Amino acid sequence: MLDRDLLRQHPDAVRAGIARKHLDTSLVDTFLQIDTEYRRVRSETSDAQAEMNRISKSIGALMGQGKKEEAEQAKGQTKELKDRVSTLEAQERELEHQLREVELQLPNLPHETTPNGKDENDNPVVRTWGEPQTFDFQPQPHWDIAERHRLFDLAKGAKIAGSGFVLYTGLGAKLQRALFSFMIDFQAAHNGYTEVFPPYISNRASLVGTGNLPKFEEDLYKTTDDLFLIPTAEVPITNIFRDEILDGHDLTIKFAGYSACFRREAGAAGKDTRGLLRVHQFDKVELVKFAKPEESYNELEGLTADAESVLQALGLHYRVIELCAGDLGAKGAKCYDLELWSPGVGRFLEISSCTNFEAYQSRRANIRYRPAQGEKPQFVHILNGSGVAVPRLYAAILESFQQPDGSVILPEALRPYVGVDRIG
RNA sequence: GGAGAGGUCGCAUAGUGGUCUAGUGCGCCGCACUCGAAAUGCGGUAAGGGGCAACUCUUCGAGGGUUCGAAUCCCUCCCUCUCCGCCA
Repeated sequence: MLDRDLLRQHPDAVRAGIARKHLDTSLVDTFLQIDTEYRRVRSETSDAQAEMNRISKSIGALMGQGKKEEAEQAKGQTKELKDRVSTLEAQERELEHQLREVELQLPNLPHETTPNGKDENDNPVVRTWGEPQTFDFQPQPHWDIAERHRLFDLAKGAKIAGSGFVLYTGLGAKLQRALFSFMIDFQAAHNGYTEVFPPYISNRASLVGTGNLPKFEEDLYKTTDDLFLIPTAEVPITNIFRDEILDGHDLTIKFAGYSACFRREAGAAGKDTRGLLRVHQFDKVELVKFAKPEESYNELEGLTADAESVLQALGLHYRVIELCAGDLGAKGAKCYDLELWSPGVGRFLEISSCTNFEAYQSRRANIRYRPAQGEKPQFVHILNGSGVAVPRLYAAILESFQQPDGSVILPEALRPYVGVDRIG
């Protein structure tokens, strides 16, 4: 959500920001229209309510003095007023509801440093780390390597749950488990994050808080109890502090949490779906920060570096790109994507998005902090980034470290977790 | 899943229809006393909305209802605790 005062006082600035994202600016006008009416009705309601309270109080006093008749008279006075109050209240509720609907749909504004652009073709490369591996043989894609060593079975996954679900087997299952264990340990030990292990299910309020609802319900798996499987640990972790006021001295708060993630990927069928490239259930370590507004952009650089650090520890070639305004999506103000080089597939694979949401999520989830004793609470800035998603990392490791004989030599950092030096 | 007890302004508690504009204690902040501190005393200590302001409205888990008036009565839901049942 955006600041109401900003919308009221600088609607043009808001329109300009939304236009940079190539999104619809007409919601701004809808907001202003409803807001004006809402405030008018609200102030009328408040006056009528005050009058009502005055009379009610006087009735109480009259009753106390035993003046029954006068009390009855006052009761008569309230009748019309009461109707008026309930009519106004109904109007106010309706307007409030409409206003909230519009607010939840309004996108966040891009930060001034976010580059202009229309889509992913306009995303500048910020930096590149390492070199692409060279092979004196034709590097295989990870699905072929996996098949040779029976690391996972897509057909079995499809039989059990459906297309896009994976059954990992044997050493393949162990590698899967090793990857997220390694990453969560790494973030906690080297980058100072507090480890959390969240529920895999969240309620509506939590998903509205992060901005996944109401807009993206079709992307989520939903239970019959109106609960949802989480699409990312961002949802439960961000909502740890929903409706709370944090102490400014405790900021920046840093959480790292592993979870399974569930995404319907509706509409994405057929696109980049081979092997582990796009699956409905995957594992991920998520990094979430709650920061002071004046520090959030430094924290974004740090967050991105933290996500990168695991890739460096594994010796993988990657690049950092910055999302242009048009590719940023509704929620973010500024975002870096990490893309991992996948020599078998022959492309960079998106493996992490590190985003500063500023106060967009904290307004939705009502997460504030008190800068100092006695000062007014303010909305915190919330940032998150994958640290990182497992399946594409899995793919890149198999492909990057494959040998001419078909075996895969594991990066040193992983060996204690897998228990072997190589696969095959 | 069954039975019972609960959810009050950071924490703990009081409040069972009308000065509740929610009391008290602890904690916290300020002032006084003090060389300084402790102790003590006095004062202040929830959030949000509207208004230039005086002021005013909303919120006692959430939502609805009864009433001129609800923390208090009724209904639905959520959550916590105790016991029983079931069970990784």
